Amino acid sequence: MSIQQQKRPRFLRHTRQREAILRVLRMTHEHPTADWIYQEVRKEIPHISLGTVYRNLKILTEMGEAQEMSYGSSYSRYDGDPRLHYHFVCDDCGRIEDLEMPLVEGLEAKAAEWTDGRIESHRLEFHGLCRECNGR
Amino acid sequence: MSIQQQKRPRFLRHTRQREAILRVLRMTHEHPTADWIYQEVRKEIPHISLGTVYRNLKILTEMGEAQEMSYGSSYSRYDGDPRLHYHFVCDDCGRIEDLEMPLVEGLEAKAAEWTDGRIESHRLEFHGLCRECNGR
DNA sequence: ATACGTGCAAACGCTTTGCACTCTC
DNA sequence: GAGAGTGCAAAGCGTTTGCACGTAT
Repeated sequence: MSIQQQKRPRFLRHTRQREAILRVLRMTHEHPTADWIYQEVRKEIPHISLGTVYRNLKILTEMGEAQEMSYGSSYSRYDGDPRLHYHFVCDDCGRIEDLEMPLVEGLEAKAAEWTDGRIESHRLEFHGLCRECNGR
Repeated sequence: MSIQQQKRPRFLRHTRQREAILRVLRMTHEHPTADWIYQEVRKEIPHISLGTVYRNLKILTEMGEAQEMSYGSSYSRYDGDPRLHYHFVCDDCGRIEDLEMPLVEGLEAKAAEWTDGRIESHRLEFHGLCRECNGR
């Protein structure tokens, strides 16, 4: 269940591909999928491969140049408590804790002022290191 | 990109399998994966299949008896804005909007009182229907 | 009797990876 | 020229699905 760090090169190089991917990422607010980015970059670099897109997205995410909107692990996890509550996720071991803290008052109402969608619920999740992973 | 509703039966039946899955789900706070639940239920119903577990988890989630901790869509989406900010996710069409709202003050400090992990960041996401999907 | 649920295995589809080659530094 | 990055294709792997059979109502 542990989320392993993989080996990273000692330094990063500038390549057309990486630059183009970052440019596409910066240029859109659509929260694109890897494949959408691939199609877009292909207009400029027709022979780029999807694998390269994935590799660079991962690197850019690790460098803090982008965010990947998904969970660290590849599979879904289920919570048998259907009530709205918050979670703490350990970014190292993947462990998820329920937080017993009270819900933040008026959060959805506040957010409603910033979108014209209809808000029906929310999800709040804290990330960091659990006690065990922090200790080592 | 649209998240389709699939056909549901007109009524649900009680089965040993469904009951066992729900019981396992209720019994743990570990936010298990489908496979973990499968292994657990297998102790009681050795011939249950993983497909059945997935099917029931989906149904239980739709019935509001459990939560699935992942995004509605199966692929990752990327955000070229690396700053911490909140999102609005349309549960119908999958569209994701950036919210320009200010960060909630003191949120991580508050949460830190309820866990012994070290909090380093958080993620807040509002769900509902975007304007277009709400209108139809 | 009806039609929902299950087991099994194959199919799916997004993502990752091995390998030989290319390109930065 | 060392080693990081790329393209291609195959492999990985969690999840879904088709089908024939079982079973709750």
